[in-house]
Amino acid sequence: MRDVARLAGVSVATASKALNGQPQVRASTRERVMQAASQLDFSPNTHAQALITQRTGTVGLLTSDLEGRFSIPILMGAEDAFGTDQTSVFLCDARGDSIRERHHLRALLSRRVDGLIVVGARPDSRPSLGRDLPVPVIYAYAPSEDPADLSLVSDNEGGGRLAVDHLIRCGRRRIAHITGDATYGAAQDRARGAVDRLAEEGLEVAGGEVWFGMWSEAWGRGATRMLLERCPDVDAIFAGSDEIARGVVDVLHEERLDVPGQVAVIGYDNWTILGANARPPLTTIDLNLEQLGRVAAQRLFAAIGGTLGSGVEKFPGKLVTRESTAPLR
Amino acid sequence: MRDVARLAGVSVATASKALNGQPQVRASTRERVMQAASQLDFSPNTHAQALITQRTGTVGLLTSDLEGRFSIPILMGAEDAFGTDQTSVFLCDARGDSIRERHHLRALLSRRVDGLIVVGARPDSRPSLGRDLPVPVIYAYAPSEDPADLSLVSDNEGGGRLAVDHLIRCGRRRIAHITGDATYGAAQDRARGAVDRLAEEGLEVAGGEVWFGMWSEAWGRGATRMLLERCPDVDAIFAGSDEIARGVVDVLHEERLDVPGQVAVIGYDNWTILGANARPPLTTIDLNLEQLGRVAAQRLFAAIGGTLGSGVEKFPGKLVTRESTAPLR
DNA sequence: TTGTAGGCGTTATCAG
DNA sequence: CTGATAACGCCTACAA
Repeated sequence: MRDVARLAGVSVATASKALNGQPQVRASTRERVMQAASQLDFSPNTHAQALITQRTGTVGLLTSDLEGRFSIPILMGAEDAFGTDQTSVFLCDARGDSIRERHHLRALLSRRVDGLIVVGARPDSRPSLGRDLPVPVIYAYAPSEDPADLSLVSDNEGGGRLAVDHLIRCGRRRIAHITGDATYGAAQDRARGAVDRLAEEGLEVAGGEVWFGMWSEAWGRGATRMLLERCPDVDAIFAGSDEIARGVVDVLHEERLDVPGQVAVIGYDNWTILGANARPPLTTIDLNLEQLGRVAAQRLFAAIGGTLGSGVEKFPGKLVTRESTAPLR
Repeated sequence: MRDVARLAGVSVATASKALNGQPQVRASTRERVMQAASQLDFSPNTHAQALITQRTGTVGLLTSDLEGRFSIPILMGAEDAFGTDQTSVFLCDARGDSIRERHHLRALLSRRVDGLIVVGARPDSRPSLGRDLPVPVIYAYAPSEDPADLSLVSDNEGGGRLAVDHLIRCGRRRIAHITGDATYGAAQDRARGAVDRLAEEGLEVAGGEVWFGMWSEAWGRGATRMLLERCPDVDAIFAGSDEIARGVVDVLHEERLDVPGQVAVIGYDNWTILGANARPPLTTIDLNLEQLGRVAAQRLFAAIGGTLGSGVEKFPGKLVTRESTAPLR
């Protein structure tokens, strides 16, 4: 910056003020400084700035979600809420290892990040990073076990309702639910939402039970076969994930059942690579993770000075309509 | 650090030396300082360190690969080559927008990253960031257009050979190749590798041509139907991506052809969610992106002082055997 | 409106 | 072996 100042014929202090848009500098002076800066391709050293202002304009995103399936949308939401030139994000993957997580945490604190977003590997509650960290922390996707922390999660119960509601609007009455691992809170919540919505309509889940199993295509296939045996006249299947839904439509095809003519299918997650390529493309519930990321960023930003609040905030999912559902003729 | 020094009863300078493992400090003194530090939960301010050492221990990963399909493995490779506590990575997604890319670049330079890894959206060459950046830059996955830059890419021609070689070893002779968009260099390279390897065996590609089309399941299905019509006795299909491979096995099923009993199928990319869930699970070529990331990190590290070299380095893919290929009985 | 001076938290260079 | 002291690059009272 010394060079810029010299080139503009002012002192370093004035150059700084000019560059930072402080009002107490003559327009012509500012102009000269700006010119000099761009001529020298000057870019301020953020570390020096951080030292003075105690703000780094960086945020840590600590994830355990190997494939980046959930972290990436959250990252992107956060990125555009912060604004490209305001805040940069450190992405760290702990790979499900709590030792590694502590390491990353130390590193991030050493780098004096202004805040932390923690994204768990699965949508169940996870251990808190602790109460007395020097920066605000937001848990996204997977809530913290500690109710004193602030967590932002997707509303799975609402999503389940949404899915079933859509199927009902399509005129379906014999609606089954095939979903993943019963030990996942998300599976339970989605199922509860689905069952509740059915009950409001005076309906029970087709096949007499929710089919819990695994988050895989293979389970989607197996469960569908069992379901068809027990309940051959099912007219809609709500799958707990897009993977499962892929398995479901696969078997429906094998059985020469038309989708959505005879059986409508709806997935969950909006994992585009799976859903949009399916035959037919899958209607699904989008988790709205970008929004989660955006809100996380806003909350973090707002909390820089003050405090963060606590508890678990739920965000509604979003129905994405493709061709695997349609009104009955 | 002042507090640490005080608590240990030494000067700030000595505390610094003790903490940084400098030899010129008595063991007992070091011990006291370390204790004080951990007692106060001290973590050094990296910005102050950066200011003085001119090294930040950060790297920018600039990507345009929305879904993180390619960036994430590269990031992970880089992360573990750097070592968790040595270097942190800024992940920036330019979303295919060159304006946004410039913004991110400015921000990263302002943050004085020690180096840059650029990951393109598709495996064809992309514009260079420029020759006179103040930090070393490595292009990964997608090479730079400027031969003066250093690029690390996956060897698609070799991958094509690898795939066909495997099919030949399985005793297949009538081998077809269905792949994606012909405007992709990767598609051309993989095809060339495949055709060459076939030629070495005195074979031609089954169906008389390589089927270029799109990187989608739908194209995989369509092309397979056409192929079967023209060449019903095909005994192996090399798909240019796992997506395409999914479409291929789908239609083979429809036609009651056993995979791999009658037709072996091999994909490309090792996109686990697609390949491992397929029926049967897909043999495929892994791009080895983690290795790319690791090597990028090492080169960057080595280049901090000196210079980087230039040109395009190719990395071999890796055969991942699952159940969609097997020797002919 | 502009310039001077002090300091942010470290490390490095010297003297002791 | 330890401790002053001067940077590193910038911001910000305060003085001119």
